[in-house]
Amino acid sequence: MWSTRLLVLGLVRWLGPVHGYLVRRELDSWRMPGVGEIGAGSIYHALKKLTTDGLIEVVATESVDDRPARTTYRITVTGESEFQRLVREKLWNVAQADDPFHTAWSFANVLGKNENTAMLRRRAEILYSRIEAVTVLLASTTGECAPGREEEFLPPHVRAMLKRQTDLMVVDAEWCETTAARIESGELDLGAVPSPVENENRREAIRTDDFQNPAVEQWQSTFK
Amino acid sequence: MWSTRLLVLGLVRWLGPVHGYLVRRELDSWRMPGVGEIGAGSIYHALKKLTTDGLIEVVATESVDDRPARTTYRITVTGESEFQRLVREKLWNVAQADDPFHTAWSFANVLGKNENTAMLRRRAEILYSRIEAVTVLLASTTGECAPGREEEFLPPHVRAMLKRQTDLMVVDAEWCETTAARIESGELDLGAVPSPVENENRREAIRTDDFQNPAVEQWQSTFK
DNA sequence: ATGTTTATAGTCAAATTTGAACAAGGAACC
DNA sequence: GGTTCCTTGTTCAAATTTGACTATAAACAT
Repeated sequence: MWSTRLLVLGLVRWLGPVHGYLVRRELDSWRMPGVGEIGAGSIYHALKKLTTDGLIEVVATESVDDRPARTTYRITVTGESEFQRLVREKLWNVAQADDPFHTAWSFANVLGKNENTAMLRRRAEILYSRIEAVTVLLASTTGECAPGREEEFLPPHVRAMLKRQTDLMVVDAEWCETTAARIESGELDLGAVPSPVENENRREAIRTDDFQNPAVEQWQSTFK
Repeated sequence: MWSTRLLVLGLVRWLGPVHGYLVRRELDSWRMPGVGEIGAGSIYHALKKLTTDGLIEVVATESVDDRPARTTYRITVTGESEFQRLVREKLWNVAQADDPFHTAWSFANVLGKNENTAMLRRRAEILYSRIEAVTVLLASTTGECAPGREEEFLPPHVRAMLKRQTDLMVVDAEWCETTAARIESGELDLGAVPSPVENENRREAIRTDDFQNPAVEQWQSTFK
C-alpha cells in the first residue's frame, strides 16, 4: 500500500512525540478493514525516511525503566505542510479501491457452476455477518465522549465511515446473491470466456477494423 | 498488491505460450479499476519467480523480424494446480478491499467544514460520471460474441463485475452526499476528534477499567 | 523456584515493486 | 532526408514491504 507515508506522518503528527512502537500499536488498534495493514518493519522504515526527508525529527533516544532504548519523533513545520498536501491529495483524488475479489473474479470461470454459486452465497453470508457485527458496534457506542463512559465512545468520523462500509457491504452481498441466482438459472454463463485464440482473433478483428468501441475509451478516460 | 502472482500465472495459463510484453499489454488493456495496476518490472519479475518455482516454464527465447529477443512461457502441470488453488483462495477468502479514501478519511478533520463538504460533493459527482460511463459501456455492448460485431462484445463475467462496480459506486456517492449534508447541518462534527492527550486518557481509562466494549472485539474477530 | 507466555522496542536480510533506461525498427512529420 | 515519436521487449538499480528474529522485563503458570 502507498498510504504508508500519510498514515505514519499523520500518526506522528496526531500523537505528538512518539516512538515507533506506539505508532504500531495505534495502527493495530485501528485494525480497520479498508485501511491496509502495515508491517512493523514498514513503520520503522517510514520513520527513518520521513526523518531524512525532514518531515519529522528525532526528539530523543532514551530508555525508560531499563526497557529497550526508543527513539521518539515529532512532526516538523515542513512535515506539517506536506501532511496537509497529502491528506488533500488522497481525499480529493477519487481512486478506486484495490479489490482482491475483483482480481480473482477474472478467473472465476475455472470454478464450475456449483462451486461458483456456493462461493458467492457463502461470501454473501460472511458479508451479512460482518454487517451485523458493525451494526451492533454502532448501536453499543456513541459519538459523544462522556466521562466515565469512555469505552462507549467511538469518534463520529469513524462511525460515519463504518456506516459507509456497511452500506457498501450490503450492495456487495446483494450482488453476490443476484449473481449466484443468475448463474444457477443459466442466465449468466461464466464459461463463455473467449479462448485465447478467439480472443486473439477478436483483438485482431478490432484492430484491423480500425474501430474501437468509443464507450470503452470514454469509460477508461474517466479514471485518468 | 499481492495478487500479482495470480494475475501473471492466470494470464500465462490463459494466453498459452506468451512473452512478458503480451502479458503487460493484456493487463494494460484490462485497466480495470479495482484490479491493481502492475508495473512492467513486476511482470518480468513474476515470470522469473514463477519459473524458478516451477509453475511456468520457458518455451523458447527467440527474436522475430530482428525485433528484440523475447522469451515465451507456458504453464506447467504444477502451475495449473497452484493456479486452481490460488483462484479458490482469493475467491473464497472474503478480504476487504484496500481503500485509499478510507485511509485518508481518518485525517479528514484537518479539512474545514467547507472544504470537507466541497470535497465530498465533488467526489459524488465524479462517481456519478463514472457510473454514467459504465452504464453507457454496458448499453453499447453485448455479452454475446457475434461475428462481425466483435467490438460490441464484452464477456458476461466482465459485465457482471461492472454492474457490481456501479452498484458500489452508487452507494458510495449517496454516502458522500448524505455525509456532506450532515457536516453542513452541524449534525456531524469531524472536529470532534479526541486530542492525543484525551485519547491517551481514554485509552488508559479503558485499560484500567479492565473493560473493553465486547462489540469491538466481536466486530474485529469477524475479519480474522 | 522455574519455565512460559506476553508486552515492549526495534533490526535486518530477503522478497517485491517501481519506474526510468535501453535498444531497435517503423511511421509520421516537416 | 533528417528528426522525433510510437511500438515492441526487456533489464536494472533503487525504494519499499515483509515478517521473522533479537533482547529484556514483567506477569503467569507449574
